[in-house]
Amino acid sequence: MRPARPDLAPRPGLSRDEMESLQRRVAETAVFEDDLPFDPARVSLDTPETENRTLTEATALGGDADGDSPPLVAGIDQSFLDDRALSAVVVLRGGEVVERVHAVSDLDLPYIPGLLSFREGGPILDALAELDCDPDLLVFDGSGRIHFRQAGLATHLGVVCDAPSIGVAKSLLCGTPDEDVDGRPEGWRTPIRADDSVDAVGGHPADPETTIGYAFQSRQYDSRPIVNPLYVSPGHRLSAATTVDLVSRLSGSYKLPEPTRLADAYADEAKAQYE
DNA sequence: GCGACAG
DNA sequence: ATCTTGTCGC
Repeated sequence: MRPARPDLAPRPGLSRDEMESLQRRVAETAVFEDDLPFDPARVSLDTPETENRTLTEATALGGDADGDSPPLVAGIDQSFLDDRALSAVVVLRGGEVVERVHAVSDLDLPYIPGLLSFREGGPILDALAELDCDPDLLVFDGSGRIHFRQAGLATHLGVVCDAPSIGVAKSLLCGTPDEDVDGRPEGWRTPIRADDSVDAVGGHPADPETTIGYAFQSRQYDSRPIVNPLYVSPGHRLSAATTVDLVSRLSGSYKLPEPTRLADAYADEAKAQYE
């Protein structure tokens, strides 16, 4: 898939101030409301035998989520080799993997909280460029709107690709949960509201009333090692409520949503060929 | 100055 | 993210 807004793509060599101002431009461009080319209810991990093979092949490379075939959902994750990143993308349609690609790219920056997209964004775009199909939804490993300037990795790349995107993080970058998140039952969720560290930008407020994401308990085994919740947030073209709903629909038997879990495994698997 | 921070 | 042994449980 090709970047719709290459002008907003993360570029190496920018100063910290330039990176932050680019993030504000990204946030202003971002849409935190549902603007989808498909019905969220059609996203699932099911593989109904009623799936039409011919139609499946016909839309495999097109990307449109029309007809009976479920939307194409891409999971994206990375593994690292010295100063290089291996970005992996696994695309699912329902419960089936329809495409897997990866790219190895040089890293320009170290990890800096708040500037993750400038370290991993370029490498991820390299992998997405290898894709033959055109995903309807992008699921990133990291935050979207839950970010100091409301422009985390998922928002930045979602805007650059102008595709609906979701951010799934394993820990909270900023914002405040409405309730305590410890030891909650499977399926539980609570809003993450903007706090003092979140800036208002574009038409997006940042007062304590603004829900920038959700803490979501995707899995909880029979007690024991209490599983921490996931922190999900809209990347682009999605509301916070629909974002949790989609992550819930994409959750299988593990803590991470299936697209992310598969991309995570593929990133490690492919890594072996380079070390 | 203090605190806090996705992967 | 990555470095890593053993250990508990289905």
